Parts: sequence; C-alpha cells; structure tokens
Amino acid sequence: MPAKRDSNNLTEKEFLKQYTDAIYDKPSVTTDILVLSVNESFSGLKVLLVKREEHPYLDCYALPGGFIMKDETAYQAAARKLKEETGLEDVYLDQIYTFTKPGRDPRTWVMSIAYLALVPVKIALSKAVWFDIRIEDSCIKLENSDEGVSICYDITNTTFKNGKLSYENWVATPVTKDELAFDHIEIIVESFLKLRASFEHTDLAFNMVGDTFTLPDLQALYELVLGKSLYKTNFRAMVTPKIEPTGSKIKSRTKNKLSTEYRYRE
Amino acid sequence: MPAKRDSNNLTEKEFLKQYTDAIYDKPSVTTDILVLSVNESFSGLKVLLVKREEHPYLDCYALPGGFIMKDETAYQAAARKLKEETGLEDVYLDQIYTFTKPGRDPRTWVMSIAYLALVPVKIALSKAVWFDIRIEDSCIKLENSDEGVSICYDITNTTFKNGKLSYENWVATPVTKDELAFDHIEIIVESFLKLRASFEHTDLAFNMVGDTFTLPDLQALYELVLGKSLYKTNFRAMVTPKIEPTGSKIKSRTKNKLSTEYRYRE
DNA sequence: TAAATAGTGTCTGTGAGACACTATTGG
DNA sequence: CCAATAGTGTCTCACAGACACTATTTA
Repeated sequence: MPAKRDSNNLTEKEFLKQYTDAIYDKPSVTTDILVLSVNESFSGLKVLLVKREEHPYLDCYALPGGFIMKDETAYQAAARKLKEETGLEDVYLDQIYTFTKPGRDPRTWVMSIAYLALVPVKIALSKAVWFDIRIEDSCIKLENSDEGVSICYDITNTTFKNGKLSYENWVATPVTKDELAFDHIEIIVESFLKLRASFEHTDLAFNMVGDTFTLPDLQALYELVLGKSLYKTNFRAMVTPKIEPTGSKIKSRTKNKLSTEYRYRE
Repeated sequence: MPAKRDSNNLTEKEFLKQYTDAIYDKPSVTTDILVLSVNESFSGLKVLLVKREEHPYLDCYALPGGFIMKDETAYQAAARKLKEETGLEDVYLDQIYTFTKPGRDPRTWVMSIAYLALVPVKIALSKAVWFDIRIEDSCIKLENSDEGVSICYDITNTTFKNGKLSYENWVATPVTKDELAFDHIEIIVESFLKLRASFEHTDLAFNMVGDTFTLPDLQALYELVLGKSLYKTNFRAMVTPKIEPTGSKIKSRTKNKLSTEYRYRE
C-alpha cells in the first residue's frame, strides 16, 4: 500500500520532517502542587509552601511546583518536584485542574496543571515550610508561627451559568498584607473542595495517616477535612470494613489516651 | 516604601523587563472537546468527530479542537471551537483532564486540555459529523453509516497504585482498521466515565434535551448514560422536584406515544 | 378492543443520622 | 476514684430498589 499523501502531496514522513510549530505562540506550562497533611496532634490541616526568592511575588509564599520538561508527563513533573521538596516517593498524587487565565503570571504566558498530594505527618523538608490551614465557609487562613506569617482571604460566593445549569462559584479576596503568589489561593481552594467532595466515599484519608492509627485520630482527620463533626458510631460503622486491628493498643494523638491500633486493609 | 530588590538587585519592574522565557522548551497546548448528545429517538448517544485533512492521522477522525491563543483561557478556546463547529453558544462545557504524555502527538510536544460539552439534539454542523457511540464494559464502538465508518476498541482493565490506594484503570486497544487520531479514545473514555459518575446526582441531563421533554425520553437518556435500566417509579420520584409540567402533552420520541410534557425547573 | 406504553401506590432493605448507654483509661 | 475518653447497642427516618397495579393511547 502506498503511503497516504496530503493536499501538499506529502507523505506522513515527509510532513513530519518539514513540520515546524514555530508559527504558534506557545505557553510555558508548570505544575503546582497542593501538598496536604495533618498536624501531629490531629487538630489541624497543614499545607506546604515555599518562600519565593525571585520576582515576581518576591518573598511571597507559593505552592511548590515547576516547569514541565519535554520528556515527562505532568504527573512525573509533579512527582519529581514533590520528591525534591519532601523526599517522599509513591505518595498519593492526583491532577485537579488546569489554570489558564491570561495574565495569571505577570512574566509571560504560563499555564499551570494543579496537583493534589496527600502525605502522612512527619516528613523531612528541604526548602518548603508547613503552614497551618483553616478553611471555613467565608474565610481561609494560612499561618506559620515560626515565620510569623499570617495570610488570610475572604471568600464570597457568586453564581455562574454553564449551559442550562447554575453553579456556585467563589472568589477569594485577601484581607492581610501578605498574600500567596500568583493565583495559588485559587488552586488551594479548588483542590480542597474537590478533596472534600470525595473524602467521605473514598479511602483518601489513609494517605494522610501513618501505617497504623487509632480510630479517634482517624475520625478527627475526617472531621477536619469535612468541616463538620461526625457521630462516633456511624463513623466507625463506615470505616470498619476498610481497616483491621493490629492487635496492640497505642495512644491516640488527639487525646493522648490508649486506644486500639488499626491498619488499612487493602 | 522602596521597591523590593531580588538577589540580582533588580526591582520587579526591572526584572519583568529583562525576563525572557526563551531558555525553556515549551509545549503547544490545545483543547479537544468531547461533544456529546443523544439521537432523535433517544435510543443512542452521539459524538461529534472531524475528519482530519492533514498529517498526522490523515483521514482519521478526531475530536474537534484546536490551539489555545495567547489572550484566551482554555475554556474560551473550547467555546470558540465549539461555536465554529456547531454554531452553538452557551452550552454546558466543563474541563475534564489535561493530557500530557510525551509523544502523544507525533509532530511535536503537544498537551491537550480536554473538555466535555453536552448539547441538545438537532443542531446544525459545519465540518463535523455525528457518530453513534456505544460504550460497554469491555468495548467501545463508534459508527457513522453515512460515511461507512466503524471504529471499535477493546477495553481491558488494569490496576495502578496511587499512594496507599489501588485504582482501576483501563486500556483501549483498537480492533478495527480505522482508529481515532492521537489519544482521543482516551479523552472520550475518561470524559464519559466522569460524566457517568456524576450524572445521577446532578442536573447534567437537562443540557442534552431540548427546552421541553417527556419523562419516558428523559429516563431513556439516563439509562443510556448510566448503562443500566432504571425503575420507572424511582426515576420519577428522583426527577420530580427538578421539573414542572408545561400543561400540554406531546409524543415521546422513544415510543411515539402521547405523554406529559415537562420543562426543567431552575 | 387488545397490546403497548404512561403513570401511580406501596412494600422492603439499607444506610446515614441520632442518642443513650457501658468499658476503659489517666490523673 | 472520678472525670474524660474509648467503644457499643439500637432507634428513626429518608431513600433507593423492587414489584404490582391502574389509566391512557395507538393500531
């Protein structure tokens, strides 16, 4: 069979050889990663941020991330960056959304593929810093007492139409002098809302605890992410099929009381 | 307050002026859109495809789409392309996933931000063609009898690990001579699965019917997307709060029988 | 008028939500 | 030993799933 020829009478081989995409303007593409964890005492969530040492947003905090290389997927780029910042491999990592608004980076045309990473407590860090994060209905607060930084945003709701449907949307406006770099607050909120939406009906929580854990601690984690308190009985009925006791008892981190130790049953 | 200066002693203004991103390799970024609809008799789903007139994949069918311009968002690019192909505006359009595998486009480094569009039946087309699409557990079939084209893929399941969790994944392998261009079969399956996952608990269906509809037709649509039959009573209990009768009766498209006409209640 | 389809009434089981209770632990 | 927390038993209610029935329409 002779090779197919296009309207310029070129075969595919010939076409690829002469092809150049230089006529198109092209964006830079980065990944930004929301690395989420829970603190030692299971009393709050934590986010990993990096202080910028370059313009723009010099000295502002930003999500860890970086440019995607030509020979890797966005997932691989995110995993690579995550390993650089935390030393962690094989953590939960999921693509959330791609942010493309022109002007979101003052330097040049930059798109960002956002990822969510869930990691257990206590990991070593290189350059990044843990911030406490509290997300409420109308406000989001990021704090690090060591660095003396407090970043706070108001959240207001709007609606927009998509086809025949109306959706709730939100806008974050800074209320502190300090702000996050770029549109990273959007990435955080978007990722967190997606996490919350699926947290109850998936096993995502087990990526944020160690290999073993107690039920009071696990419940505390669920309550932090979901933003509401749960009934002990119902919570236990829900998680029981997902876990198995290790046979020993350990202190829960929430209340420092002895309780049964469990592990995730795969 | 004096402007902040970075490690090269530049202010932000100075930095932006001298900044160049030419050192980085950059990908081209496109949007590809899965335009989904239901046929006239509500007996099957339809997908919009465009026959390629250029290398690579010359003469293959592909999802409508195109390069994103510097001054628009990915959403705007998808909406623009959709209008070009279908003349439709204000249709449901949602970002699904960004595909970044190196080599997915043989020409050069191209990422694709995939969108799902839901449109009502009967719309005018320019270059694109409707294909019947049937998605089953282990196979996916795309057909257009006018063009005499039948494209079929086997679907096999695999599992992969993400953190501590295991997920089901799938791989599509072509079983016909004709294939879709690029990795567009992946985009179709991924988008369709996401649609199916949320279809029952959202009002997405109303983007695929006209302004008015009958309950037998609406149920047929749900059954097509969900891939299972529903009990009439339960289905009606579920949709009743979302709709209101117009007061007249019209023929249902499924069975050509008179039945109550409804509209979506927003 | 008969077959097919539109539309309704109601039973059941499951699971989330809620509350009250007993058992264990730490100070 | 007592206050606090771990852990259990069980009731209620909403809702999906299931089936049987009546009403209307078409041929």
